[in-house]
Amino acid sequence: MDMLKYQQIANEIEKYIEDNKLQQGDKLPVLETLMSQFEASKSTIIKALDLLERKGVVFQVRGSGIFVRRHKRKGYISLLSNQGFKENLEDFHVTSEVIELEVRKPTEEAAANLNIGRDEDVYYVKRVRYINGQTLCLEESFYNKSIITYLNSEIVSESIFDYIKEGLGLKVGFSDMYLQVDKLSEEEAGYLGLKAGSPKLCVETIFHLTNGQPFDFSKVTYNYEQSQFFVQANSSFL
Amino acid sequence: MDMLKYQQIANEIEKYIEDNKLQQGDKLPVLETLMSQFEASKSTIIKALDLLERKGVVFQVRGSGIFVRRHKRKGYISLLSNQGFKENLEDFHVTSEVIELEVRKPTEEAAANLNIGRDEDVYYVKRVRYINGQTLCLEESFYNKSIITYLNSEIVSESIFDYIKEGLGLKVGFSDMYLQVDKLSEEEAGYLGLKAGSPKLCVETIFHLTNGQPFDFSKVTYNYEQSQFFVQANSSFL
DNA sequence: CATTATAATTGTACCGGTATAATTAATCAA
DNA sequence: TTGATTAATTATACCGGTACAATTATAATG
Repeated sequence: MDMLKYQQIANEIEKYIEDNKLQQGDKLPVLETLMSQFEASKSTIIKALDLLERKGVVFQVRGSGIFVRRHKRKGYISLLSNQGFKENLEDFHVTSEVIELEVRKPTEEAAANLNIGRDEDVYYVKRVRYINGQTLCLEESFYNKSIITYLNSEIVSESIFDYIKEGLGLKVGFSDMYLQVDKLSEEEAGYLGLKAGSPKLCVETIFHLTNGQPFDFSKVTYNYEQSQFFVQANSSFL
Repeated sequence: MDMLKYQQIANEIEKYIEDNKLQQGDKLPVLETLMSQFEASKSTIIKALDLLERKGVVFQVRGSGIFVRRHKRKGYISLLSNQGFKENLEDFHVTSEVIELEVRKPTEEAAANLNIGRDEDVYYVKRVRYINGQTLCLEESFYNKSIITYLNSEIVSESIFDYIKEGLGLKVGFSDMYLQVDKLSEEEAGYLGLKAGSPKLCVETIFHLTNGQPFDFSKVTYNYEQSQFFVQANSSFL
């Protein structure tokens, strides 16, 4: 086991909340109890709780206690859990159809966002993703080939990020996301099975490794009928 | 000065980055230097840096250093900086027109989201917000009157959140946001000066105090032509 | 009985320490 | 020059402590 102690503790607390179906506002044991229960120091427990707070699982009130944070709505895709719908849409069946997969030169836009020259190679991946048989989104991705050295159609039809982490041993760090609402083009509408001119949500994301290198620029166009999003914010920094 | 030491340090580091126009990837002084420079312990510096990391200002690489994180695009509204566009759209001129302001009973939806009964009072506020003279969004808010005890048209035409914090002395904690793309209704289109059926982004947010009480449920409908959004995610919790 | 003052509870700020893991730089061997 | 080994740098995990601030419970007061 190479998982850190505070991560383990965070997981166990989260599992405890799940298993006992705790609701918003329910109180967790006090710090000292958690310390002895997990045989960890105060700072380790606090670190675990901070993690859970950032994940939106708990909130802490000074002088009062640690409470469960829950949101009510189901079926929303979290914009913050960085990659993949798998976690958010567990109850649903998400599949991918690979339209295109090849090594090519990046567009100007992709090159700029990946911080590479237009002469360098990228893997270009185009997929349509389905949820319960209906189109969820159209996805175009550009992977910096000098970092993501190899992809094939099998990998691409599964979870690319799992492969990047497990297969390539890379560590995904942070991402910048840009959202825009617009009308569907003819081509997009075709892939999504909608009419041109219908609303769309376009999400552009630049994914970075932990060392700050951008390795993936992707543009995802969502079917507005299928896509509901969710963001949990903490005003810890106001 | 009642600002905490680690917050002050975070502010100073952020200011330093701004003033020196540091770019993505630029390295900050090492921990020990920061410790002596700010006359603070290691853990306090780390706390300041964690804050900045969550704000998307820096990223830390173990064994290597602390680096500046920057995104390139301007004019995007950050979904995470919790309230108000003021900060994000500093360079732009944002104004509000109050359409309605009154005490009333909540809708079923509002009551459910504010966790109150339908017989309790809420302040209902309806505003249209403009950016550089163009319509940005239509906003409908429900404030729990037992928490937000008083509002008037002057407050509402300015920043309501500033008043909540400064005037009422309340502390805003966390918020849950739900996003959806759809087509504009006749009424919405009228307020925004667009055609019915045009795309819209609808954002519903439930704001909570630090103690977990929901005090504001708001539905904001954005003019798709004016609204671009931005999210900085950290995969620290994967 | 309501109000106010006081005490107990509980989380946070801040200190500072040791050991460790990731990265980068320096050294050495082929 | 290249590649591998070693060393130096640097941030992180984890420990545990004191003082303090916010909240909640209790006691005192009228």
